[in-house]
Amino acid sequence: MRKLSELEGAVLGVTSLYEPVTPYQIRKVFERSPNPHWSGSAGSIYPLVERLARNRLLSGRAHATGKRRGLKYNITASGRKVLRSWILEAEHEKLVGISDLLRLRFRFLPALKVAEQRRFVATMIRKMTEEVEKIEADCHQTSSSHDDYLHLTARGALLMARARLAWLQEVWARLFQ
Amino acid sequence: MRKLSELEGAVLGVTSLYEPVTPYQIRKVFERSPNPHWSGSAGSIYPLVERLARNRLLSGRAHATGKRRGLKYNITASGRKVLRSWILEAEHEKLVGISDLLRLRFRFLPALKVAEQRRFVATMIRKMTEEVEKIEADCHQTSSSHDDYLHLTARGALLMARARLAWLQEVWARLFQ
DNA sequence: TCGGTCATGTAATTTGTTACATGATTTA
DNA sequence: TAAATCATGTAACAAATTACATGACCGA
Repeated sequence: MRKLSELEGAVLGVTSLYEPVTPYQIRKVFERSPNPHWSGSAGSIYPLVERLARNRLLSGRAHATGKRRGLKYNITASGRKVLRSWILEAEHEKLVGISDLLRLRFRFLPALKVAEQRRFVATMIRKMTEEVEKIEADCHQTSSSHDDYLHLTARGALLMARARLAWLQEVWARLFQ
Repeated sequence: MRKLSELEGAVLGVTSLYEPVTPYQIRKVFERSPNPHWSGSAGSIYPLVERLARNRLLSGRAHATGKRRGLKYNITASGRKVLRSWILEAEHEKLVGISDLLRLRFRFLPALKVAEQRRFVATMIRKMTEEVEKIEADCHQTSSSHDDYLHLTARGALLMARARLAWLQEVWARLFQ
């Protein structure tokens, strides 16, 4: 199988953590992710999981609850190998960069009237403050989960969100005070 | 015209800052961006610019240097209006979230042997340290550019990159020391 | 004048989303 | 038992990338 896409890698990774899983469970992990990068829509997950199974990176076993039937998937040995190389052999540039839809818009702020700029930045400060609080809660919750990796992932989100809030406050002070 | 995609908004924004511009110049802005979110490939930019022009958000005027001919684009009044609403009416959730391909992989690190995990984190610390230095240089350079927005954009990138580096060091201390 | 870069494009492909369809299960 | 949600899918579309093609310009 050719190089994995980001979503394929993520699906493989989620399976490695929570196997055995149904495609529906995988979808929910993405949907409920504190900061969803993917929609986790059926249209993306089901065909993708089938493709991974066809390539023997996942193996599906029938399961049924009541009349409802479907497949639960486990990661195979070769799937685990591919997951490892997806993690290790990613282009470093891609991993190092941080793309940021808010900062992108900030760059074009001069297209707005000053009053609109103020309102925009003020709103984003408010929203980011809420976001930081949300992540703090998540972070606190995961700290007692006995899964260091989960907790440290949340810590990462927290540090980044705080940095962004600090930046917005710097912007406010510099431009509007 | 329906709601703008991220790249369409960005093209409109770049045009608003540097007009009049050729599609080629727009491409280069994306390619040379310190932290490229888009490839700026010809295949994305040329058709996109034509589409924006067909919808009267950009207006093209013929220009020629020597025998080479093409179009330079300006943003129209209606283009500026659409750009404003692209900035202001974005879904806040989308702007607040920070997607992070490195943190994504970190979540699945347990799939690696501990020695591989160490090597991965150590490598990323090294790469992020370089990245921070690069952005610091960019930040210093833009501080004398009389474009507050450009400089503050670089500051944003710097604060985020530093936060990520701090996170990686926290990860290292917690897991491998 | 030859090779490399500049500049403008087009075609095929990849990746993921939205919208739709359908039946099972749970809850009011 | 009706409505809401769970669960599994499919089809059409959207967005952006890669690879290709072509000619202009510039420096050795």
